[in-house]
Amino acid sequence: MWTVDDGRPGLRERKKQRTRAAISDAAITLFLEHGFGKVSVAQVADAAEVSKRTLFAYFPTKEDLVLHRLADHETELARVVRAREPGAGPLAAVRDHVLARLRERDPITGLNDRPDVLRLTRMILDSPSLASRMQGFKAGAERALAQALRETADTPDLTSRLAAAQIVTVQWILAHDNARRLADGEAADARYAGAVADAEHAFTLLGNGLRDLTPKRTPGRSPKRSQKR
Amino acid sequence: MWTVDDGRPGLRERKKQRTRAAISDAAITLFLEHGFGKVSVAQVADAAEVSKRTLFAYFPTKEDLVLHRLADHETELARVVRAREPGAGPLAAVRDHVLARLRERDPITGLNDRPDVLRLTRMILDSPSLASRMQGFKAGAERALAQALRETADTPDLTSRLAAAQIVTVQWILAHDNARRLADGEAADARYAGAVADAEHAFTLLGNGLRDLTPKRTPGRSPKRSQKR
DNA sequence: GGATATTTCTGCACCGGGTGTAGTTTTATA
DNA sequence: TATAAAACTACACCCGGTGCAGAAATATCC
Repeated sequence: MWTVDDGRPGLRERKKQRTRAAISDAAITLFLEHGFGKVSVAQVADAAEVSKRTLFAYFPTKEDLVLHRLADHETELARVVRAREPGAGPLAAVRDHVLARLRERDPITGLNDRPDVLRLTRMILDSPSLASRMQGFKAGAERALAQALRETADTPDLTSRLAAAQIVTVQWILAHDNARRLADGEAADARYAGAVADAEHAFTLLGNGLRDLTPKRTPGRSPKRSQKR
Repeated sequence: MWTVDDGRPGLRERKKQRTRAAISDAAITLFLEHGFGKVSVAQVADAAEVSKRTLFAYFPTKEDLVLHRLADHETELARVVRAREPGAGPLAAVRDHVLARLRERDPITGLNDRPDVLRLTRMILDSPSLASRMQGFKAGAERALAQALRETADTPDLTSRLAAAQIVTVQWILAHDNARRLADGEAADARYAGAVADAEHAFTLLGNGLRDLTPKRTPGRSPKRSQKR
């Protein structure tokens, strides 16, 4: 009768999205309350009023219940490098992007201290299986970035992989460091200046190389190199 | 009576070592024959004539049945950096160490084509859970190296972690690349020259920085920079 | 509007990795 | 030789994840 065929996703699709959200929400609520390791998927399914089998139809693993939101970030740096304006170096493009994200307190930089974000970050970092899955994302980001470098700068394969891994690693460590500091109680706004300085330092180091890492070994003050970070 | 109390380990300890070896051997044999994912720990325990519970008393996880041999490598680079002669830079120390290992065809460089090594490498790389556990080793190596840098060069915390991660990553990618090539049929001796060249290139890149990564984006040949790797 | 085909959901049994426990065998000690 | 300590075993169990067969819900066609 009066059913209108507008372009919007039909009842089936809408229901699926609602179910998906319900499962994910129930999961995160329970995980935050009792800890990732102490809640079974069966309990999550129960809370979401769905069978265990259905839960696994929506999320392939328990970890995905938490991390599915972060999946897009896997290709983020690759996209940034691809989208940089002609003539710009990939390293500078990534640096600028990271600085911009810091400015917006994007949770991915670790510089967001909204309580829920904070608790989620802690949970991920504290759970071995979640942390390990994050490492997987990192590896994926390296692959994607390597390909982007290979295609948009004409760097050979090995160089692309090396550069990609190093760039992703820098972003990763910076985010990790910020997250740890906020988890230890620092406020995001108070940390901001330091985070920016660290990011700039890190990208400078990566740009200039580890060439002049202090070779000093024996006790006694180092000869030169005043600036330290 | 005639029991002599020399310093050697005593019956109990000796038996434990034999059992441990028996379990590990049975595991690797079965895994190589049928694949890591297709053999259950119960089957391994069976083959080693040991109960499943005992198996897990010796090896905390299934993956450890394969990877326990590689655990020492986690601190290898850290030891190298600590043991470098005074006045030498950490980067050079690691580079020299890697080159030395390539010369000896140390399996850890990926440049060993003994059939059993080859098959084991393939198995590890092809099994997600083993590969992921390897990533864990990599992370451990980064932590250990960072600490060594912090203590023997007077680099600050963040810098140490960045440098450590980059150094470990280089070694990792080089090894991975060699392993892949040998797995694809290349002979170790034939690959050796290329492996050395790649290692030197990688450490040079790391020393000099990603500063001058070609910024070219638009199609059309790149303006300068002839040397490519 | 109803019949039918398709998709989704469900319960259930099962697998494999891993652990707790209680009791038995083996090695060490005296 | 008795006894204490350590190692091993069987068994039951938890949890994440999958295969399967049938029930329920949605879409489609007349």
